Amino acid sequence: MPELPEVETTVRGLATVLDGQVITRVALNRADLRRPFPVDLAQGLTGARVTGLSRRAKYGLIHTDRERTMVFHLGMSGRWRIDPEDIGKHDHLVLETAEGRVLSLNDARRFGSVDLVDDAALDKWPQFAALGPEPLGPGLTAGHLAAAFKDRIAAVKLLLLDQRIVAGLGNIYVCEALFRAGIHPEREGGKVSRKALGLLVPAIREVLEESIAAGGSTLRDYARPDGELGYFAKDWRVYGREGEPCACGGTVQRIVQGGRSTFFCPKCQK
DNA sequence: CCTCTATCCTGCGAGC
DNA sequence: TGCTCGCAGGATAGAG
Repeated sequence: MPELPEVETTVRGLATVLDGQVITRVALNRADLRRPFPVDLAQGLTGARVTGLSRRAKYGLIHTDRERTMVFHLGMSGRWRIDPEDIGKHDHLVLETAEGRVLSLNDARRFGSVDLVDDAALDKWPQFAALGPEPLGPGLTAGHLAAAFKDRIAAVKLLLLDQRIVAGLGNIYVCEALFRAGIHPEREGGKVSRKALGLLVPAIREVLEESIAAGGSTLRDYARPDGELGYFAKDWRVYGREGEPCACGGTVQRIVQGGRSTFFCPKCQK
């Protein structure tokens, strides 16, 4: 499922086809994903030139010369396809550039979203206004986490998934970062030691950066017909490894927190 | 404000 | 082979 590294990789791949190009056609094959498409989405993008692409949390941003930005979220199953050989029932939005390149937003589960936001309002846009700091930016520090976790009884795992505390972490990377930092996922937020927070910050950055690097190494494939952006092989240390041995000799366990699976090593994580 | 739960959606794999 | 069923889970609304 797409989390921050997958979105980052997707944005970089899209940029190779879209950056600087004029969008000549916009096809909407349904009226909504998670939310309705903006009523003026097709009109707002048709004829616009893409001036750049960027990412905020798990959102991808396609900036245009009309001072408006298309903001997409891939949800659970979203992906962009480049020059698809056919358009299937889950290709909900299709863009075509003046060069004749075709980009399709495919999302079987339709947990994703697409919005068109005035650039001047981007920071105040409801989905962005309350986001915490970027985990790869200067705002994520042990001090920030200490302040956000102070007096919180919720499990550290759940707090890290809260986009208001850190923007862009999802289930997989939280499991992996807590493992690397040696922190038990059920530990109360307010009871994570300052020393542990000092280990957690670099652990978060490392798991994200390693995955972005892994995604970037596959970027060349995206330019080929029917290239699919954002998914690449990864080697998790605990995620999805219930019952398998940890490197320490312990056994990876699976528990459910907030209705979601958490994987961890009880021997490594205290 | 905090915490917890339900909801949205479809593909996939396990089990029978 | 074909069926059912549980699971995957980000964001959000709403209850307590």
